This record gives sequence, structure tokens and C-alpha cells, in this order.
Amino acid sequence: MLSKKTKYGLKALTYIARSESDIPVPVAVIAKSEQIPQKFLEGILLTLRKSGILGSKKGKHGGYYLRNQPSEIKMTDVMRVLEGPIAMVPCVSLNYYEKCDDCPDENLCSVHKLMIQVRDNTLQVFRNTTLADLSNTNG
Amino acid sequence: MLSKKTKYGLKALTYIARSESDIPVPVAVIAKSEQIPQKFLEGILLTLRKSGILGSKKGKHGGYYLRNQPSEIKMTDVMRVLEGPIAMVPCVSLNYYEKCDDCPDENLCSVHKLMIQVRDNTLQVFRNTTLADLSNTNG
DNA sequence: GTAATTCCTACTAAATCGATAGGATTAATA
DNA sequence: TATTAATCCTATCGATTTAGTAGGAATTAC
Repeated sequence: MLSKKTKYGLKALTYIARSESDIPVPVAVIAKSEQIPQKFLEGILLTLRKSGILGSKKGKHGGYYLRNQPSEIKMTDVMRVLEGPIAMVPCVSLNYYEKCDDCPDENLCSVHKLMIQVRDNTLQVFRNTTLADLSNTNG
Repeated sequence: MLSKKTKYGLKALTYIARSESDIPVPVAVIAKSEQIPQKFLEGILLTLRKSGILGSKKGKHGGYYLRNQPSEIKMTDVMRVLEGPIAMVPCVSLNYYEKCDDCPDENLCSVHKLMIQVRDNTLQVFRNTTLADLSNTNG
């Protein structure tokens, strides 16, 4: 299941992408428009800022803005920040690889084989999708 | 993340598929060979039996066996029984559809669009993979 | 200086996960 | 018929994760 964190994060990013890019968007505005608990969203946007996807400006007239063009923000990056590893098992994770305790030989493991395929297909979707695609209203 | 339940279930099914198809395989044998807690595995195989994927025979010389040929057991069915809905959000689930509380219009929802793609790609993998593919040792 | 904002830490309630415990039931066989 | 080997069933438990709340410190515009 997709976590609420990720869902809210994606919606917020989309919202920001659709706004005028010069003006920082305050959390409160997004929270109200997208019906997201504000305090919860604060934490999410903070994570996105720390990961480098968002920038922020403090104080009055502050808020969050994109650090890059929507068309350059890939879903692989966003999903990894919000949802964690894309692979369903650590033993097929590109960025967070971990060997299974059981499994003497990965190459013979049926689960491994299947999950590699799932990972590759999911990865393909995320690599070919940018925030611009999400923000595009006609589609 | 793939649950241990699903992982163990897939390994067990693979084990059974590789055994002689006439002889029921006892839980204890699979548990020992695959390093799975036996009591936990009992519950998993029970679920698989109730869903119709496995059959069982009680008492001495009892155990579990496949109800169909490995090549006819699709991953879509197995995954739905073990892991639940394939979609990452209920609003894109084919079998367990649920509208989101927020989201006034799904067609305009950025998350929705993205998750449909992921679902379709994952589904394609699961539809094109059978237990026979998993059990195949030369792969 | 005041209002609006991000930033940070800690807490909590509920759900889920991975597993264990203990036994009831059923069937083969000696 | 007694024994043994198996499935079947229900309940419980500790740990972790999730979704959210609370409270306030720090910063900035005006």
C-alpha cells in the first residue's frame, strides 16, 4: 500500500508545480486546498526539502518551491524519498541491497526472480514519469 | 515491502511444485528445508488451501499438494491471496476498488494517474508469470 | 514589534506484522 | 484399538510502523 505520506507528498508537489514558480507556497495553502492535515504535511515537505527536491523560504511570505523544473523531477527520486526503496525485497534493491538471511543462493530463489521483474517494470514507470507529467491537467 | 507471509508462501509453493505431484508434502518438510517457522507456515498454507490454490490431506502421510498444474497457477491469483490487492491505492484497484475520501475527481488526480501505470505494469508481470516459471531451476 | 511562516522534537493511538501457544480433529497403520 | 503424524483452528503477544497531534523555537517581511 502507498502510504498517506507519499500520497500527500505527491499531491503537494503537484500543487506546487501548478503554481507560479517564483512565489513560495505556504504549507497552510496546500493543506487546505488538498485536504491534508497541516502539521502532518509540514513534516512531509520538510523531508522533501532535506532531500533537495524542494527549497524553502522562512518567515512571512515564505513557503516551499521546486528546486528544479517539474520536467526534471523524476518519480524515482520522489518515490525513494517518500516511500523508501522501490524494490519489494531488499535483495533486489539497487540502492538498499541486503542479502536475505535464509536464501543460500539468490540466483536459485524463486521470489528473487519474480521481484526483479516487478522492480524493473516499476522502475521503468518511475523513470519515465516526471512531476510535469503529474501536473499536466489535460491527461 | 513484500510481507514475510508472501515470501514464505511463494517459497513453499515453489517447493511443492518441485516435488512429486502425487505425494502430499507435509508442512514440517517445507519449513525445515526453507527455514520457515513451522507454525507460521501452517497458517499460510491454510490460507492458500482455503483460496483453492492448494489441496490438503489430513492425518498420517498427509500434507499439501497443488490443485492445478504449476503452469496454470498465475501469480496474479497467488499474490492477491497472500499479499492482498495488487494496486497500491484502492482507487486504482480492479478487485477492491474504493473511492478516496479526499479527491473530488479521480481523473484529475495526479496520484491516480501514476498508480494506474504502476498497477498495469505490475499486473502484466504477474499475469505472465506462473508457478512453473518460479519453479524452473534453469533460469 | 508583530504576524506569518518554516523548523524541530516529542508524543500517542491504532493498526499491522511476525511469530508463538495450545490443542482439536482426522487419518494411516501396527 | 492405540499410536503417531498430520492438518486445522483460535487466541495471544511483542515489536514496528503509520498517521497524526502538540508545543514551541527560529526566522523573516513589513
